Amino acid sequence: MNNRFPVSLHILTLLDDAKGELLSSDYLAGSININPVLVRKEIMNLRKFGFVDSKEGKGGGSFLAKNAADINLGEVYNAVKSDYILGQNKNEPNPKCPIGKQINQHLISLYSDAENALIQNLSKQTLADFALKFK
Amino acid sequence: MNNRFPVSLHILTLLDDAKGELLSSDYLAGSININPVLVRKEIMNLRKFGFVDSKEGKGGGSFLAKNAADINLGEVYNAVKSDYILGQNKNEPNPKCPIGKQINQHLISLYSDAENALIQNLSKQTLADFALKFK
DNA sequence: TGTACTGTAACAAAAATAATTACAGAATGA
DNA sequence: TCATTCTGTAATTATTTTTGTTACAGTACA
Repeated sequence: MNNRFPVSLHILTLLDDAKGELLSSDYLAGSININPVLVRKEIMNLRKFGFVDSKEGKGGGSFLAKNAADINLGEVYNAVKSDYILGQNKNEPNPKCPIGKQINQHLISLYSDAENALIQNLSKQTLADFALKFK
Repeated sequence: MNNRFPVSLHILTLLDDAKGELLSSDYLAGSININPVLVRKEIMNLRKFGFVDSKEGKGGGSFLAKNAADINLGEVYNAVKSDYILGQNKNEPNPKCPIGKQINQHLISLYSDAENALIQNLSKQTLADFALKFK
Protein backbone atom coordinates (compact mmCIF):
# COMPACT_ATOMS: atom_id res chain seq x y z
CA MET A 1 0.00 0.00 0.00
CA ASN A 2 1.33 3.39 -0.91
CA ASN A 3 0.87 6.53 1.06
CA ARG A 4 -1.03 8.64 -1.41
CA PHE A 5 -4.32 8.92 0.45
CA PRO A 6 -2.84 10.22 3.71
CA VAL A 7 -0.48 12.51 1.82
CA SER A 8 -3.33 14.00 -0.19
CA LEU A 9 -5.49 14.42 2.86
CA HIS A 10 -2.62 16.03 4.72
CA ILE A 11 -2.07 18.48 1.89
CA LEU A 12 -5.75 19.34 1.72
CA THR A 13 -5.95 19.82 5.47
CA LEU A 14 -2.99 22.19 5.45
CA LEU A 15 -4.43 24.16 2.56
CA ASP A 16 -7.74 24.43 4.35
CA ASP A 17 -5.99 25.62 7.46
CA ALA A 18 -4.16 28.27 5.41
CA LYS A 19 -7.48 29.85 4.52
CA GLY A 20 -6.55 30.82 0.98
CA GLU A 21 -2.96 31.76 1.65
CA LEU A 22 -0.62 30.10 -0.85
CA LEU A 23 1.54 27.29 0.51
CA SER A 24 4.68 26.13 -1.26
CA SER A 25 5.49 22.50 -1.93
CA ASP A 26 8.51 22.91 0.32
CA TYR A 27 6.38 24.03 3.20
CA LEU A 28 3.85 21.24 2.65
CA ALA A 29 6.63 18.67 2.34
CA GLY A 30 8.10 19.93 5.59
CA SER A 31 4.92 19.30 7.50
CA ILE A 32 4.28 15.91 5.96
CA ASN A 33 7.94 14.99 6.09
CA ILE A 34 8.30 13.74 2.55
CA ASN A 35 10.05 14.95 -0.58
CA PRO A 36 8.76 18.18 -2.17
CA VAL A 37 8.67 16.60 -5.61
CA LEU A 38 6.25 13.99 -4.36
CA VAL A 39 4.08 16.79 -3.01
CA ARG A 40 4.08 18.55 -6.35
CA LYS A 41 3.11 15.31 -8.09
CA GLU A 42 0.30 14.75 -5.65
CA ILE A 43 -0.85 18.31 -6.14
CA MET A 44 -0.92 17.83 -9.89
CA ASN A 45 -3.32 14.99 -9.28
CA LEU A 46 -5.46 16.94 -6.84
CA ARG A 47 -5.59 19.72 -9.38
CA LYS A 48 -6.74 17.30 -12.04
CA PHE A 49 -9.72 16.60 -9.82
CA GLY A 50 -10.41 20.26 -9.18
CA PHE A 51 -9.65 20.18 -5.48
CA VAL A 52 -6.73 22.59 -5.56
CA ASP A 53 -5.06 25.08 -7.82
CA SER A 54 -1.56 26.48 -7.93
CA LYS A 55 0.23 29.59 -8.93
CA GLU A 56 3.66 29.38 -10.49
CA GLY A 57 6.60 31.67 -9.97
CA LYS A 58 7.96 33.57 -7.04
CA GLY A 59 5.52 33.79 -4.17
CA GLY A 60 3.53 31.00 -5.79
CA GLY A 61 2.09 27.91 -4.20
CA SER A 62 -1.16 26.03 -3.88
CA PHE A 63 -4.58 26.73 -2.48
CA LEU A 64 -7.96 25.04 -2.21
CA ALA A 65 -9.98 25.45 -5.37
CA LYS A 66 -13.29 24.60 -3.75
CA ASN A 67 -14.88 24.94 -0.39
CA ALA A 68 -13.73 22.35 2.14
CA ALA A 69 -17.37 21.55 2.82
CA ASP A 70 -17.74 20.52 -0.82
CA ILE A 71 -14.92 17.98 -0.81
CA ASN A 72 -15.81 14.66 0.72
CA LEU A 73 -13.24 12.08 1.67
CA GLY A 74 -14.71 9.48 -0.64
CA GLU A 75 -13.88 11.75 -3.57
CA VAL A 76 -10.37 12.15 -2.25
CA TYR A 77 -10.04 8.39 -2.05
CA ASN A 78 -11.26 8.02 -5.61
CA ALA A 79 -8.76 10.61 -6.75
CA VAL A 80 -5.79 8.64 -5.48
CA LYS A 81 -6.93 5.06 -5.86
CA SER A 82 -5.21 2.85 -8.37
CA ASP A 83 -5.54 -0.88 -7.78
CA TYR A 84 -8.31 -2.72 -6.07
CA ILE A 85 -7.75 -2.33 -2.40
CA LEU A 86 -8.04 -6.00 -1.52
CA GLY A 87 -5.46 -7.34 -3.92
CA GLN A 88 -3.60 -6.27 -6.96
CA ASN A 89 -5.22 -8.91 -9.09
CA LYS A 90 -2.30 -9.13 -11.45
CA ASN A 91 -2.08 -12.83 -10.96
CA GLU A 92 -3.10 -15.11 -13.75
CA PRO A 93 -4.49 -18.23 -12.17
CA ASN A 94 -4.30 -21.49 -14.03
CA PRO A 95 -6.95 -21.46 -16.77
CA LYS A 96 -7.05 -25.24 -16.72
CA CYS A 97 -8.33 -25.24 -13.15
CA PRO A 98 -12.10 -24.87 -12.93
CA ILE A 99 -11.73 -22.65 -9.88
CA GLY A 100 -8.70 -20.69 -11.07
CA LYS A 101 -10.38 -20.10 -14.41
CA GLN A 102 -13.26 -18.18 -12.85
CA ILE A 103 -11.91 -16.73 -9.66
CA ASN A 104 -10.73 -13.38 -10.95
CA GLN A 105 -14.16 -12.32 -12.10
CA HIS A 106 -15.64 -13.25 -8.73
CA LEU A 107 -12.86 -11.49 -6.86
CA ILE A 108 -13.38 -8.33 -8.84
CA SER A 109 -17.06 -8.19 -8.08
CA LEU A 110 -16.31 -8.88 -4.43
CA TYR A 111 -13.72 -6.10 -4.40
CA SER A 112 -15.85 -3.44 -5.98
CA ASP A 113 -18.70 -4.21 -3.67
CA ALA A 114 -16.51 -4.01 -0.59
CA GLU A 115 -14.74 -0.94 -1.86
CA ASN A 116 -18.06 0.78 -2.41
CA ALA A 117 -18.85 0.24 1.24
CA LEU A 118 -15.53 1.82 2.14
CA ILE A 119 -16.07 4.80 -0.12
CA GLN A 120 -19.58 5.31 1.13
CA ASN A 121 -18.24 5.44 4.65
CA LEU A 122 -15.56 7.95 3.70
CA SER A 123 -18.10 10.06 1.86
CA LYS A 124 -19.97 10.73 5.04
CA GLN A 125 -17.22 13.12 5.99
CA THR A 126 -16.08 16.28 4.21
CA LEU A 127 -12.69 17.91 4.36
CA ALA A 128 -14.30 20.58 6.53
CA ASP A 129 -15.44 17.94 9.00
CA PHE A 130 -12.01 16.42 9.07
CA ALA A 131 -10.25 19.74 9.49
CA LEU A 132 -12.55 20.62 12.36
CA LYS A 133 -10.85 17.96 14.44
CA PHE A 134 -7.64 19.97 14.55
CA LYS A 135 -8.42 22.40 17.33
CA MET B 1 -0.72 -3.85 -1.70
CA ASN B 2 0.14 -7.50 -1.34
CA ASN B 3 -1.84 -10.39 -2.65
CA ARG B 4 -2.57 -12.22 0.56
CA PHE B 5 -6.33 -11.81 0.65
CA PRO B 6 -6.98 -13.20 -2.84
CA VAL B 7 -4.46 -15.97 -2.28
CA SER B 8 -6.10 -17.01 0.97
CA LEU B 9 -9.54 -16.89 -0.53
CA HIS B 10 -8.37 -18.89 -3.52
CA ILE B 11 -6.91 -21.54 -1.22
CA LEU B 12 -10.07 -21.72 0.84
CA THR B 13 -12.24 -21.98 -2.26
CA LEU B 14 -10.17 -24.83 -3.63
CA LEU B 15 -10.27 -26.65 -0.30
CA ASP B 16 -14.01 -26.24 -0.14
CA ASP B 17 -14.33 -27.56 -3.65
CA ALA B 18 -12.23 -30.58 -2.70
CA LYS B 19 -14.85 -31.59 -0.13
CA GLY B 20 -12.43 -32.87 2.48
CA GLU B 21 -9.93 -34.42 0.12
CA LEU B 22 -6.39 -33.35 0.99
CA LEU B 23 -4.76 -30.91 -1.43
CA SER B 24 -0.99 -30.43 -1.56
CA SER B 25 0.67 -27.05 -1.60
CA ASP B 26 2.00 -27.88 -5.04
CA TYR B 27 -1.48 -28.46 -6.37
CA LEU B 28 -2.82 -25.29 -4.77
CA ALA B 29 0.14 -23.28 -6.04
CA GLY B 30 -0.51 -24.66 -9.52
CA SER B 31 -4.06 -23.37 -9.56
CA ILE B 32 -3.20 -19.99 -8.10
CA ASN B 33 -0.02 -19.75 -10.12
CA ILE B 34 2.32 -18.76 -7.34
CA ASN B 35 5.16 -20.38 -5.47
CA PRO B 36 4.32 -23.41 -3.28
CA VAL B 37 6.30 -22.01 -0.36
CA LEU B 38 4.06 -18.95 -0.33
CA VAL B 39 1.07 -21.24 -0.24
CA ARG B 40 2.47 -23.11 2.72
CA LYS B 41 3.11 -19.84 4.53
CA GLU B 42 -0.39 -18.68 3.86
CA ILE B 43 -1.76 -21.98 5.03
CA MET B 44 0.19 -21.66 8.26
CA ASN B 45 -1.63 -18.41 8.81
CA LEU B 46 -5.03 -19.83 7.92
CA ARG B 47 -4.33 -22.66 10.29
CA LYS B 48 -3.51 -20.20 13.05
CA PHE B 49 -7.03 -18.85 12.63
CA GLY B 50 -8.60 -22.30 12.62
CA PHE B 51 -9.85 -22.20 9.05
CA VAL B 52 -7.78 -25.07 7.74
CA ASP B 53 -5.66 -27.92 8.96
CA SER B 54 -2.92 -29.96 7.35
CA LYS B 55 -1.49 -33.37 7.46
CA GLU B 56 2.24 -33.90 7.05
CA GLY B 57 4.03 -36.67 5.24
CA LYS B 58 3.32 -38.63 2.11
CA GLY B 59 -0.22 -38.23 0.89
CA GLY B 60 -0.55 -35.21 3.15
CA GLY B 61 -2.00 -31.84 2.38
CA SER B 62 -4.57 -29.40 3.64
CA PHE B 63 -8.30 -29.40 4.22
CA LEU B 64 -10.97 -27.11 5.64
CA ALA B 65 -11.13 -27.28 9.41
CA LYS B 66 -14.57 -25.78 9.65
CA ASN B 67 -17.71 -25.66 7.60
CA ALA B 68 -17.55 -23.20 4.71
CA ALA B 69 -20.81 -21.71 5.94
CA ASP B 70 -19.08 -20.82 9.19
CA ILE B 71 -16.24 -18.84 7.62
CA ASN B 72 -17.18 -15.35 6.57
CA LEU B 73 -15.02 -13.24 4.33
CA GLY B 74 -14.60 -10.51 6.91
CA GLU B 75 -12.84 -13.04 9.13
CA VAL B 76 -10.61 -14.01 6.22
CA TYR B 77 -9.76 -10.37 5.68
CA ASN B 78 -8.91 -9.95 9.35
CA ALA B 79 -6.71 -13.02 9.19
CA VAL B 80 -4.49 -11.57 6.48
CA LYS B 81 -4.60 -7.87 7.20
CA SER B 82 -1.45 -6.14 8.38
CA ASP B 83 -1.34 -2.39 7.78
CA TYR B 84 -4.21 0.01 7.67
CA ILE B 85 -5.70 -0.30 4.25
CA LEU B 86 -5.72 3.40 3.46
CA GLY B 87 -2.07 4.11 4.11
CA GLN B 88 0.86 2.56 5.84
CA ASN B 89 1.04 5.34 8.35
CA LYS B 90 4.74 4.92 8.87
CA ASN B 91 5.34 8.55 8.18
CA GLU B 92 6.34 10.83 10.99
CA PRO B 93 4.94 14.23 10.20
CA ASN B 94 6.67 17.29 11.55
CA PRO B 95 5.82 17.58 15.26
CA LYS B 96 6.38 21.33 15.08
CA CYS B 97 3.50 21.75 12.67
CA PRO B 98 0.13 22.08 14.41
CA ILE B 99 -1.51 19.99 11.72
CA GLY B 100 1.29 17.46 11.30
CA LYS B 101 1.48 16.99 15.03
CA GLN B 102 -2.09 15.71 15.28
CA ILE B 103 -2.85 14.21 11.90
CA ASN B 104 -1.81 10.63 12.57
CA GLN B 105 -4.31 10.15 15.35
CA HIS B 106 -7.10 11.52 13.18
CA LEU B 107 -6.03 9.39 10.24
CA ILE B 108 -6.02 6.29 12.37
CA SER B 109 -9.54 6.85 13.62
CA LEU B 110 -10.66 7.58 10.06
CA TYR B 111 -9.00 4.39 8.85
CA SER B 112 -10.48 2.09 11.43
CA ASP B 113 -13.92 3.48 10.86
CA ALA B 114 -13.68 3.04 7.10
CA GLU B 115 -12.10 -0.35 7.44
CA ASN B 116 -14.92 -1.47 9.68
CA ALA B 117 -17.35 -0.60 6.93
CA LEU B 118 -15.32 -2.72 4.55
CA ILE B 119 -15.16 -5.65 6.92
CA GLN B 120 -18.84 -5.45 7.66
CA ASN B 121 -19.53 -5.64 3.95
CA LEU B 122 -17.24 -8.65 3.53
CA SER B 123 -18.82 -10.34 6.52
CA LYS B 124 -22.16 -10.52 4.78
CA GLN B 125 -20.77 -13.33 2.70
CA THR B 126 -19.46 -16.72 3.81
CA LEU B 127 -17.00 -18.92 2.03
CA ALA B 128 -19.93 -21.16 1.14
CA ASP B 129 -21.68 -18.22 -0.55
CA PHE B 130 -18.56 -17.35 -2.44
CA ALA B 131 -17.89 -20.92 -3.52
CA LEU B 132 -21.44 -21.22 -4.77
CA LYS B 133 -20.60 -18.83 -7.57
CA PHE B 134 -18.32 -21.38 -9.20
CA LYS B 135 -20.81 -23.49 -11.04
C1' DT C 1 13.50 -47.52 3.53
C1' DG C 2 12.39 -44.80 -0.47
C1' DT C 3 9.03 -41.46 -1.63
C1' DA C 4 6.04 -37.58 -1.17
C1' DC C 5 4.61 -34.53 1.56
C1' DT C 6 4.83 -30.27 5.30
C1' DG C 7 7.33 -26.73 8.01
C1' DT C 8 10.61 -23.41 8.05
C1' DA C 9 14.72 -20.63 7.31
C1' DA C 10 17.78 -18.14 4.48
C1' DC C 11 18.62 -15.89 0.55
C1' DA C 12 17.83 -13.81 -4.18
C1' DA C 13 15.05 -11.51 -7.53
C1' DA C 14 11.60 -8.50 -8.92
C1' DA C 15 8.39 -4.95 -8.34
C1' DA C 16 6.64 -0.96 -6.17
C1' DT C 17 7.45 3.18 -3.80
C1' DA C 18 9.89 7.18 -2.49
C1' DA C 19 13.86 10.29 -2.73
C1' DT C 20 17.04 12.89 -5.28
C1' DT C 21 18.93 15.65 -8.86
C1' DA C 22 18.32 18.59 -12.48
C1' DC C 23 16.58 22.08 -15.11
C1' DA C 24 13.18 24.79 -18.01
C1' DG C 25 9.74 28.17 -17.46
C1' DA C 26 6.72 31.50 -14.77
C1' DA C 27 5.99 35.39 -11.71
C1' DT C 28 7.80 38.82 -8.70
C1' DG C 29 10.13 42.80 -7.39
C1' DA C 30 14.47 45.40 -6.70
C1' DT D 1 16.50 43.67 -16.77
C1' DC D 2 17.78 40.24 -13.96
C1' DA D 3 18.36 37.70 -9.64
C1' DT D 4 15.21 35.16 -6.90
C1' DT D 5 11.75 31.94 -5.70
C1' DC D 6 8.54 29.32 -7.02
C1' DT D 7 6.06 25.27 -10.12
C1' DG D 8 6.17 21.48 -13.57
C1' DT D 9 8.31 17.58 -15.04
C1' DA D 10 11.70 14.09 -16.44
C1' DA D 11 15.29 11.01 -15.36
C1' DT D 12 17.76 8.46 -12.23
C1' DT D 13 18.84 6.27 -7.97
C1' DA D 14 17.79 4.35 -3.48
C1' DT D 15 14.87 1.97 -0.42
C1' DT D 16 11.35 -1.01 0.90
C1' DT D 17 8.08 -4.48 0.09
C1' DT D 18 6.73 -8.47 -2.00
C1' DT D 19 7.50 -12.67 -4.26
C1' DG D 20 10.26 -16.50 -5.74
C1' DT D 21 13.91 -19.92 -5.00
C1' DT D 22 16.75 -23.18 -2.78
C1' DA D 23 17.57 -26.13 0.82
C1' DC D 24 16.77 -29.34 4.18
C1' DA D 25 14.91 -31.50 8.54
C1' DG D 26 10.97 -34.00 10.03
C1' DT D 27 6.67 -36.77 9.23
C1' DA D 28 3.79 -40.33 7.32
C1' DC D 29 2.91 -43.81 4.22
C1' DA D 30 3.45 -48.14 1.53
